[in-house]
Amino acid sequence: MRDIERLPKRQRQQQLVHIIEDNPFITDQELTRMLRVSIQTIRLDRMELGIPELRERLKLMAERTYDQVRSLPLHEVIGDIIDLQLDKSGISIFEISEEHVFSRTQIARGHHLFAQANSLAVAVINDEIALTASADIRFVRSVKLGEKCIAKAYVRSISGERSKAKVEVFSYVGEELVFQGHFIIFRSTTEIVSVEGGYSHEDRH
Amino acid sequence: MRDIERLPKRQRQQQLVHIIEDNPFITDQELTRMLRVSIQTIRLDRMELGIPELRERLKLMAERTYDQVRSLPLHEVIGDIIDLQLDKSGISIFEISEEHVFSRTQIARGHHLFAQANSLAVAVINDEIALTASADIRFVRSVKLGEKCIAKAYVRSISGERSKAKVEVFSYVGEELVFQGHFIIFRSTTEIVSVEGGYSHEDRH
DNA sequence: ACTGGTTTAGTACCAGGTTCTAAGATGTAC
DNA sequence: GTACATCTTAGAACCTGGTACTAAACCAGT
Repeated sequence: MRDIERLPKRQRQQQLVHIIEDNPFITDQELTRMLRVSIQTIRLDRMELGIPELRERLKLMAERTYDQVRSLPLHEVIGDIIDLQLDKSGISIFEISEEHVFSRTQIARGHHLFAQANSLAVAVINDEIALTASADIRFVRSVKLGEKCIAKAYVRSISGERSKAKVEVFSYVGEELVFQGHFIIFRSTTEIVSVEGGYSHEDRH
Repeated sequence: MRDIERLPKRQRQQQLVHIIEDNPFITDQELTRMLRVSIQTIRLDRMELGIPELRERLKLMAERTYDQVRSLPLHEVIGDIIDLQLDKSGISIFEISEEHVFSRTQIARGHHLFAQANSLAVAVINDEIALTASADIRFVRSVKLGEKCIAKAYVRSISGERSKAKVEVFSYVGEELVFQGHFIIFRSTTEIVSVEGGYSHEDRH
């Protein structure tokens, strides 16, 4: 029983893995048609490969969504705001987890740090609409998986209605400065003044 | 049969909606225990309220995850790279969809545009490791839901090994410039030189 | 006492499985 | 060839979490 000409099974199982990865919503019945083997074989294969049944797969996916939706306000403010003094200063905290890093180096991708700082800079402005006009940023040192990034924002100047505010943000891991940015935030208590050629780009959540 | 003292049913149904929203993984059996009514009542209530059975709920959630995972390469390069001439230039395209905008204003959040530009600036550098050291960016006009954002990156200067590259990125919607950024990318053909105090912050996917 | 919405009970049935037992098929080794 | 092992298929019993449908019981108002 050398592995000569005993590939079919392995091949089939590889295909099976591939098919299910590609379409987790497939039933064993449908798999029999695709792989041209009996349903028992499909089930044995799943056992061997540790692939759960359809319903379990869907449940796992649903749980993942649910957890994500619960724990990751990814599309809202990035990072948890723990202190906020409108028009003065704000602090937010953001923990770097798997989905924020390059898998090879475990270093956080820049846009997540930027997003945290940008969110905070926008949040700290006490106006109906606040949009980032421009930013000047600097990544001081790399942030690794598991590190907690604390961003502190300070409003440096506010001009009259329909004008800009300057906000400085410093992000730290422990005592160490890791990121620094100067944001110019366009602000307005009224509706968006003009869309064309404006600075407008961000508003509050 | 006025609505005097006929609330229990309505109340129960409200509770039911609430419980299921709060925990979509609950079975009818478990609901009977919570609401102290028979399983048939639970089922009648679900019918009336148009709440699908457990499995359907999980399936819907799973489908949502799946679509998101498919459409959002959020954790890899943001935007699809459609042209890339290493150390020279690159183009990527990124369509603004629901999850990228503020729901109230339909305006794209700044960090997504930044992420597209940043990803591209990093991708265009022909080195093993490329990390964003700093960036100077400007949001020229707001980008709305459904617009396709085309980012063009140009490498302006490259210095010797273990040094920096300057990359300019311009993002357009149609003919209109919407975003502009100057990136300084730290590059190295070798491993990360020094972690402490360095510029390092981004690498390639 | 009759009516009508509400609740409960019970049965048949279904999808998409698991678990187990057992029988063929297909080598392969000697 | 025959014995052994692996692989594949078949079949039946059982499970969960339901749907669909029928029917009875429970109020409450009038």
